[in-house]
Amino acid sequence: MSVAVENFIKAIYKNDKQENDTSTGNIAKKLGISNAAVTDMAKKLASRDLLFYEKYQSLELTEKGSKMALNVVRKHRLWEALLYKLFDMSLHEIHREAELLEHQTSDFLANKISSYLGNPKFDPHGDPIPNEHGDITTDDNSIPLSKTQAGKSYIISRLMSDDKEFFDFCALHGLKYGNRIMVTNQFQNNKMTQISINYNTILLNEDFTNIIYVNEIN
Amino acid sequence: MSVAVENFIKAIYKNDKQENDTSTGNIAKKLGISNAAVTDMAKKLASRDLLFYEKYQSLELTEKGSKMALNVVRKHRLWEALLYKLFDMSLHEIHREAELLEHQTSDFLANKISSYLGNPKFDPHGDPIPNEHGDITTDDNSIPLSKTQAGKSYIISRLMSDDKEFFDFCALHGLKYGNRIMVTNQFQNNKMTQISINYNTILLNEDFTNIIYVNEIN
DNA sequence: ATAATTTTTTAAGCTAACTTAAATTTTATT
DNA sequence: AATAAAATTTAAGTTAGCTTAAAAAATTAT
Repeated sequence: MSVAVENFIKAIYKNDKQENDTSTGNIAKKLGISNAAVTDMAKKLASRDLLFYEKYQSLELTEKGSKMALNVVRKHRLWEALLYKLFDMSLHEIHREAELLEHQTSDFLANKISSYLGNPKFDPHGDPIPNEHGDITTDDNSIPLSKTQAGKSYIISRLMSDDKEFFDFCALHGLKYGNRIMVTNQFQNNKMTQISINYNTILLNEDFTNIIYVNEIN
Repeated sequence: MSVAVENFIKAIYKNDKQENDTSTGNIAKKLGISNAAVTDMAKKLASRDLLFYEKYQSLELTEKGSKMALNVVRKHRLWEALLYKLFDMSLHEIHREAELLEHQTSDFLANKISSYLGNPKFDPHGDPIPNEHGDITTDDNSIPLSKTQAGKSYIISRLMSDDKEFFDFCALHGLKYGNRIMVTNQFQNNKMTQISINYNTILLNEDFTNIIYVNEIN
């Protein structure tokens, strides 16, 4: 399968998981290509049974398409986990490299990486790593920081972003997968969240508290 | 630079190092594409200052082209070294994977891999790994097994091949980079070489003794 | 409900990297 | 040296993956 097809399928998969507006325009924006190119590709992939396509309707992956997306996502996240473990690289850097490597990785090599890492279920962002059959572990107890309560302690379970600025901010303040924080205050109907981490207090706004997920410590 | 261009440049570089017949036909055969495609590409790359091209003449890389080839070769061999170290993979398997990964590796990541491995000068085949400036270490004492003398001991310094059968044979008999062997006999003007390794005696013909390089132990 | 706006599709065209077939040049043979 | 054979180039054509511009459909606003 070509890089273009894999990225196309992946974009639909990821979009679907989050926003639920899998319109051609939206996918075009994500991929940085024209709407016309998306329509074209959608038709081709529909004929290959990778997605359902009806004129003017939003795109949806078939079972086969989903499997393919999960396979690419698996490789992406395994690479992130490997690079993070071996080298001194930031969350943004591992993402950038994985974005390319994911398309040039045999299933054989993916399994080697996975087994070397002890078949991890999550990558360094806290994103779940599908297994080789496409099964994915969901952490149902995970909630965004914006939904937490003042006075409670949590473990960071996911940093859901691709953005360098965000990752730089996280690295600077120790906001890292697995780290412990305490929510000290919620302001303005949870639009602002004050947390304590490593003996420091920081104030986060919605933009960040919606993409930082945590698990309550009990 | 595209994968096609990188592979093209690399093929010329490698061909030049060995056979010295860098004709369009030869490159076409190596790359598995038509002669016409090679002529086409040669013209394009000449206009990009990556190689010298004169109708009906053999191809030659410019300084810029050589640098590019060395950069790809560097990434290839670093990947081989990393995969070999981390995972239980054969020489043929690491080559196969590196063949794809080499084109999707930033200089930044290549340097990370290199430094993780302690900036090795040779990969698991004994092939030299260029440094980030394109400098390459040549082992001048290295000679093919076909040029060795009966009764002397040697260290295997290079297995110069891409061939699975050959690598399988080597793995089976312990013919591995860094391993010690003793040449017990040379027959028929060095067309057949008998060696002793791991208390076993094996007989090798020219096909193999020309691509297995060794260093004399003194 | 109709008009205005936005989104999506269609149509036509481009480029990289190939192909095959024919023409040309080089190399080998006698 | 002439000719046959082999290698190389030229010419024309293909496909994937894009583009822009226009036409058509869907959505939104009044």
